[in-house]
Amino acid sequence: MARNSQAGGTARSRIARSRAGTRPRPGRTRSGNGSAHNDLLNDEIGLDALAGHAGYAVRRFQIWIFQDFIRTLAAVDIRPTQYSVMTVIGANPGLSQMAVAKRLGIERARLVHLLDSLEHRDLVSRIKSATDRRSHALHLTAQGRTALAQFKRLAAEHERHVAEKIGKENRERLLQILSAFT
Amino acid sequence: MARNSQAGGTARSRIARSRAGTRPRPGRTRSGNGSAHNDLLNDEIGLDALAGHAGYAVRRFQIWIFQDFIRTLAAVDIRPTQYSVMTVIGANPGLSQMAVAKRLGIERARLVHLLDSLEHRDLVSRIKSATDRRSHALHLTAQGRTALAQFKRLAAEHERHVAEKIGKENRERLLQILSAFT
DNA sequence: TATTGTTATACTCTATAACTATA
DNA sequence: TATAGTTATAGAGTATAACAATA
Repeated sequence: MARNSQAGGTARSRIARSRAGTRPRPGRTRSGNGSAHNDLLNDEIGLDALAGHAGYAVRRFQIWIFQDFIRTLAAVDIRPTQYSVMTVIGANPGLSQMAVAKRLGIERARLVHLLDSLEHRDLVSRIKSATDRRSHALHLTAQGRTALAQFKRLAAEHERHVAEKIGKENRERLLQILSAFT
Repeated sequence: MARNSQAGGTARSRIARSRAGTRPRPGRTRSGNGSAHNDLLNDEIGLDALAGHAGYAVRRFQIWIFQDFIRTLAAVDIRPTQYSVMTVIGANPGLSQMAVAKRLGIERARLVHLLDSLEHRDLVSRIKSATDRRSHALHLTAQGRTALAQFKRLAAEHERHVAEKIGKENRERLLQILSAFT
């Protein structure tokens, strides 16, 4: 509604697609990637302006990698966050919800719903702690342990897709560079 | 609501191994080198069970990097997506909304709202195209061009934070590895 | 008929606040 | 008083569908 007021009186002549030109940016944009992004000559839009921005590349990569993970584990209907929750519980039976939430950097409020869904699928169980009856000790069910083993095989397949996409050595270099965030 | 049914009958005495403790995170296991996706199939990994998963590291890193970007550009109230939209328009004046949306991988429906906000702040203007009156040619306003120059200085500061966090060479290696996604 | 910009809806994720039952 | 789990709400972000104007 408020939108239309904008275009109002302005649609006059002489605008049309002016030069697709890019003005050269000042300063640092080098970053050593001598190949691959001088797209200005494609029928493509110069994204050049975003080269050299780590956050942009990381965001686009993260979208790709999550989509591949979801696709690869679609048959078992497990999404990345569900997988990470089950993996942490599987490796550390008895953790409280707070501990899992902190470890994975997700809100404890959100973990409640994630666990509801995993519990309904009989993959995870909450057991009231004897020592602190406010908290729940989290465990995989027998079925959950079996299922997680299969999820891990599919996740390994997904990792192979990543290696195919960016190269085996690059994947390992990436893991090293980002090891502080794991 | 459905939740309570779960804990209902089972919250009795036999708690089994419920050391609900928050075990302190042990040092990095042995994930520093070598074929990381074999780690996925190992079971006894402790809290480093997610090492070797590229997607997890990338997600955590992306969260960190976006938060730093938002913090660094908080004074000008510009978020990563707004920055990318202005950068692409600034480098390619006259683009249609469809073209920008496709290039940045965002929904055209969402771009509408992003542009509404930028237009209200007088940073971007939509001009009805003369050649195809369905579409809008997008331009930065004079104010938008001035503002973008400052945003870019702040974004460069953010990139320096990234370099401090992961190392200058690692940042450049990362940009190289992910150049296909830019 | 297909496309551009727009509106609307739904579902996910994040960020809070408040409530309960314990401690 | 503080903490663990829960509920609720609001905001971004994503994914669709539908509609009007235009091609």
